[in-house]
Amino acid sequence: MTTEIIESQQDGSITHSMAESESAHMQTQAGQNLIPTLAQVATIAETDESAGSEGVIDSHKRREILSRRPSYRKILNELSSDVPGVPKIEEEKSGEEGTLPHITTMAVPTSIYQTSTGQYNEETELAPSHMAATTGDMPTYQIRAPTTALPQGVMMAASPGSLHSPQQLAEEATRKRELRLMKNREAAKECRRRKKEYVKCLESRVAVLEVQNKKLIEELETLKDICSPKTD
DNA sequence: TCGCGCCTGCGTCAAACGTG
DNA sequence: CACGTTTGACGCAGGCGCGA
Repeated sequence: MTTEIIESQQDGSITHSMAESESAHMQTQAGQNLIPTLAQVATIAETDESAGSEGVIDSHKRREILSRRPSYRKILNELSSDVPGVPKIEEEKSGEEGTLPHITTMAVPTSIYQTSTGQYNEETELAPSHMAATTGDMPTYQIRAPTTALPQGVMMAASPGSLHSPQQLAEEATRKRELRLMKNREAAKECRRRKKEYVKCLESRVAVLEVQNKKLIEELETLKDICSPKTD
């Protein structure tokens, strides 16, 4: 089997076009097997070629093969502008600290955002007031201070301008790193949520198009019956 | 019951991308 | 161009189903 993975960019150009090998359906360590990711494909392609020689492939090389596609938000919003039925992912409101952007109409199973272990609970306390009226059973959460929040002492570190000793500089560096990790943690969560949203949107669009297609086929058959000469 | 494979979600890193 | 954001990749952990 050889499948082409082609993704069109906003400007219509082609970002990716690579062959998917037989084993491209293999899972990652994490077992993510919805669709073989581009890097998986790249890895597989390279592994097939250099299996006997090098073996270890530099991750940088792998990444070089990849080029990014537009964000899910962009894709989805573009879809929504083309197709009336497709919901938009709203822009994040910068003023609302710690709140997730609410989605307009996509219905998502309630259990999605919570792990079975409940470890997600602590940082995703429900904020009922934030629930979008049109979302039905779509949960929307307000992010509380994450459990990995910085220790009080670190948060109270001196501002960069007043740093003198190497220790203070180190503390500042640590604080910055913690802050960056915390932000990225939240960003990753949000990104995953958007990705799910995106996939669901595509699935619903497929469903709609399938129905349309079926209707058109039926219509065509009817017209054929009407137009065809009767054989009495 | 235990081991195994699969699935899902998370945190982190790195690189592309967006913005002021 | 510096800095923040977004997202693919990776590795890990926990839950679940299934066969031995």
